[in-house]
Amino acid sequence: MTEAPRLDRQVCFALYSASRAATAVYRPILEELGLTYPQYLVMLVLWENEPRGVKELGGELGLDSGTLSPLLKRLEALGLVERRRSGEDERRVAIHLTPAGRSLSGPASAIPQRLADAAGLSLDELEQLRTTLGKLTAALHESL
Amino acid sequence: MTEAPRLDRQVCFALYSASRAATAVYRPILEELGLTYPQYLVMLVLWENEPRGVKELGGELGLDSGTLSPLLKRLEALGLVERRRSGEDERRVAIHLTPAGRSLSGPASAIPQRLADAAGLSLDELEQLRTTLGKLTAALHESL
DNA sequence: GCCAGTTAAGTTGTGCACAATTTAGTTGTG
DNA sequence: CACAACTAAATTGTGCACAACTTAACTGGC
Repeated sequence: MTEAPRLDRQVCFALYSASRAATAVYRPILEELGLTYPQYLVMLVLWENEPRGVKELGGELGLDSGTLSPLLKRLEALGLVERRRSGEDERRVAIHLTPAGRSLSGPASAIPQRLADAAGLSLDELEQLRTTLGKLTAALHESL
Repeated sequence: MTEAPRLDRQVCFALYSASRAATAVYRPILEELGLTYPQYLVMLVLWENEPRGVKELGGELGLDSGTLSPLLKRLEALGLVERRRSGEDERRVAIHLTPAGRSLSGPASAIPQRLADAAGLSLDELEQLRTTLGKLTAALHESL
């Protein structure tokens, strides 16, 4: 007789729960900025360096155009982003920040600290968690 | 001037990426059983103990009826589960396993090992990760 | 220069998540 | 008993994820 696996032993369920709990904490904070968590991630990438192509954004975040195209349309509707067809390569759409999008990075800068406070872990633990998760993600992708 | 937060420093992004990578590894494995990852989680709970009410399932998984109702309808359509109005309390819907649903726990029992193999972490690391994620999830919920 | 093969982005369809609301059934209190 | 407060489940609407497909533009080999 084979044992049915138990939910409370599953690392993957812990991962899934923690991830949803994190976005639940983000939700009210990001609501002040009018953003969802995936939209915030896109903005993080653009604040680092812009303009970026859709493909390029997808590379950073691990998302495809099926997810990003409608998301970017919503960011454009919010007036945070502009989509411009590239002149050199008419297939590419360059995502530019608008002044409003650029100026949102100020209010957003306090967010990581608020999350760190909510996490209830020491900086060392957070750092180690990030490292372990990085190893895990790489290995999981490797296995595909 | 305030610094824009950097994506690659964010524990939450690491969490989000790892969680999606894990379900991506699950996907082809669960496809053999005809299940999605959330459906598999529901089956895990039922394999431990059934019948369970929708609310009860939601308590174990942290999901509400808005997510579970349609998911359970799909599990019923697959013939894995039966939904029966409780006689004592007509509001309650008891979720029972069908013989087909029960017998799926056999083939499913090999899955955790396959995931552990794909994770590329030692058992100690996995155990520690699960503990840390548990602490993190509890603290995040606490902060709401 | 032509065209097969490739690439970028968008579209369509399915299935979560989750907020907000609805419906139906139960319970406690006067 | 009456009825307000509560509860369980379902429904509605929005926004991801992701597979599969489409469209349009580019590239390389001939």
